[in-house]
Amino acid sequence: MSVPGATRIAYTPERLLAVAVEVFNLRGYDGTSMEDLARATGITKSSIYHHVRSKEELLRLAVSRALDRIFAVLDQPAARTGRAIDRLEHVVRASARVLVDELPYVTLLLRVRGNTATEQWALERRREFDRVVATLVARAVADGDLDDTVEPRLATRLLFGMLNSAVEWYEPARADATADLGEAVWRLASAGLRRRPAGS
Amino acid sequence: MSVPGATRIAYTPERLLAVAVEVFNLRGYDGTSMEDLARATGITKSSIYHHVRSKEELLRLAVSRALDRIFAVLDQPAARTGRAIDRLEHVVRASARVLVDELPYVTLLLRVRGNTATEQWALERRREFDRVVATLVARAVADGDLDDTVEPRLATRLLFGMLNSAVEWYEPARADATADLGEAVWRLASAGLRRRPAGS
DNA sequence: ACCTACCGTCCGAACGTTCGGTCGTTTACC
DNA sequence: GGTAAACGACCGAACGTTCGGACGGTAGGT
Repeated sequence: MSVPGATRIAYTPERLLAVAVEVFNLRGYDGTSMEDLARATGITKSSIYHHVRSKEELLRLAVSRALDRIFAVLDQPAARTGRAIDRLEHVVRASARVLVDELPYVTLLLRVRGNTATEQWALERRREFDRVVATLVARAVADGDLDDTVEPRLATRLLFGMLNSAVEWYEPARADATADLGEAVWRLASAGLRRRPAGS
Repeated sequence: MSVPGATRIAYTPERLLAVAVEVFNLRGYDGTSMEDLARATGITKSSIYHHVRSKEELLRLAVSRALDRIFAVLDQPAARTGRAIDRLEHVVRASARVLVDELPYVTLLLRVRGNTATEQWALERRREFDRVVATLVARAVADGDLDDTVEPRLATRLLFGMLNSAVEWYEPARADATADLGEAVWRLASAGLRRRPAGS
């Protein structure tokens, strides 16, 4: 089987998770069989069960990781103190950084549909995040920093819809990859695409 | 053949499709079994096969419908003639109308991952649409109507990422439903959320 | 008016395959 | 030689799909 002298490279749950999440994102969670994972990892189905309890545990580990990173953003000082508009800007930029840094995990999180208990819990936590951000938007409107015709809930959804769509196309490896996703999103959301007269 | 209004209540492929798409969107295509469809339609699995050749045919019918409606937008006169910025505005507004009018079908289209030949074809057609729109954005930049620091490809993705995110939250039945999704998207994308000095 | 042959629709029961998961055993490093 | 890691063989359940036939309405001949 193995080459003499070669050191066995054992799987850890984390390394296994990284491979599994890639496959989940490629084929979809429901569309991925344990055989698919066995093929991708290079070990057998039964060996996978040595490291994790079930297929769903892999999903839970993945979305937990994404959720932890995302909610950590709300706990950062710049997200908790200061003017609402500045806090909002920070949340957008920091969320963009998390999205890029943890792309596979965030991608998987944004695609869960609520079939299992794990998925429903993930959906509920996402809604919670949205609620916090919507409150921030509402305060920025009240402060007079955002257009008061902006409906907070709608603006939040469009803002994060724009940001989250990046999981569908962002490729860090590409040469033309967006250097700073958060910058692009915040610029578009705050100032728009339209050209403005010079010296505004 | 039956007369309209007669006692006959038989399934047509179209009516079957409408039910199937709802279930696909709820559970995901791969997560939906033919038994799920049987339960939702009220007829048996085998009866479903009287109307359609396979589960994948249901998917093909659904995404075809969505793609037809979306590409029809590009053929409308207002999308083919006039200033690029105006053509872009029309494409955004008309796409928003299609998204709302054909919500279940567009939702399904935007969720296909490329597992089957049908899904890969759908992905390729979506990319084609994006390419056309990106060209439009590039022209609007060249015309001096859009900020020339805007990268056309990126702007297109953010713009339609924002619009398409609506399939995740738009609920036509709700009282607080956005009256005009296209208006909201275009306003945010062109002018931004930020409050501007009065009389601009 | 009646019988009969037909057709669209649907059903129950099964098909072979693949699913997620288990089990007892073997491998290879410390 | 003890132990973590990986294996092949296997399980019951669920999967998408097939098949022969049952049901009820319609059309045509008489």
